[in-house]
Amino acid sequence: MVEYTSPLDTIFSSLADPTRRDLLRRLRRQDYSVGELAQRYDLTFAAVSKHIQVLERANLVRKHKRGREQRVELSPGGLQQADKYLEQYRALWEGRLDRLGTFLEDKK
Amino acid sequence: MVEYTSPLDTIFSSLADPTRRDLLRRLRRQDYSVGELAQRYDLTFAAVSKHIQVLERANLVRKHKRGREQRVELSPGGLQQADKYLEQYRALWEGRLDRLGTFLEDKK
DNA sequence: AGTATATTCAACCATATAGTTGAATGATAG
DNA sequence: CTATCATTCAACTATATGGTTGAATATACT
Repeated sequence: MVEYTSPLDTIFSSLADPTRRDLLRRLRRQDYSVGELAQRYDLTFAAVSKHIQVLERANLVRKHKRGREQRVELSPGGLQQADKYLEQYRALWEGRLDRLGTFLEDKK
Repeated sequence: MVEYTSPLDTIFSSLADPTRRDLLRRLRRQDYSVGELAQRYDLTFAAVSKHIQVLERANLVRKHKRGREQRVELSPGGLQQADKYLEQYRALWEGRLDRLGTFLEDKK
């Protein structure tokens, strides 16, 4: 068992949490500070801050300082990698749908 | 903290494990029995069996009995759901970097 | 300077999960 | 019927993770 952790481990485990997916959803519309985001959840500030750190490690968000706050914004990197991973399988189920399509076609 | 676990929780946490991703990779080519898969890893039979159960719960694979073995095959359901989730974000990195949030449907 | 605000860090607790071993179930072959 | 093969179940251990609280750091306000 190797010690190495793949980027996909980090990305997918980040996406596996509903709070973190909700954070991403909000960030699609606009940037927020950590505090603005934290207000929206029934969690402590520290808990939300940790969720954001997890998203950051997965390259799903980026932070940059603005005064005393940290602005959080979406970072497409992680999502792109996840998408690229799924792409390997996309043909597979589209293939099945195609086959179903042709099957229906043949019955006509 | 809500008790409900979304399908996406299950799907993404399944995909977060490298052994499970490797199982899926093998299954892209062909079906295998649980035992055939287990042979390929430096893990106990039971451990691999449990990984497959996790994949099954996430609708990433299906099993069906054949004689005394269980044949395992890919099931596109889970992967499709993951793909549909990522689709909401695809526009963000595919050139349209303007804020188009208003008409994105809000999906957790 | 001194106080308030924003965020992180550290220590800790509870629960979930990956792994093990050994027993139990189920199907096939003699 | 019994022995064997394929798989799962149960109990347990170790580690990772989500959550908390309280202290620490950094910037802003007056």
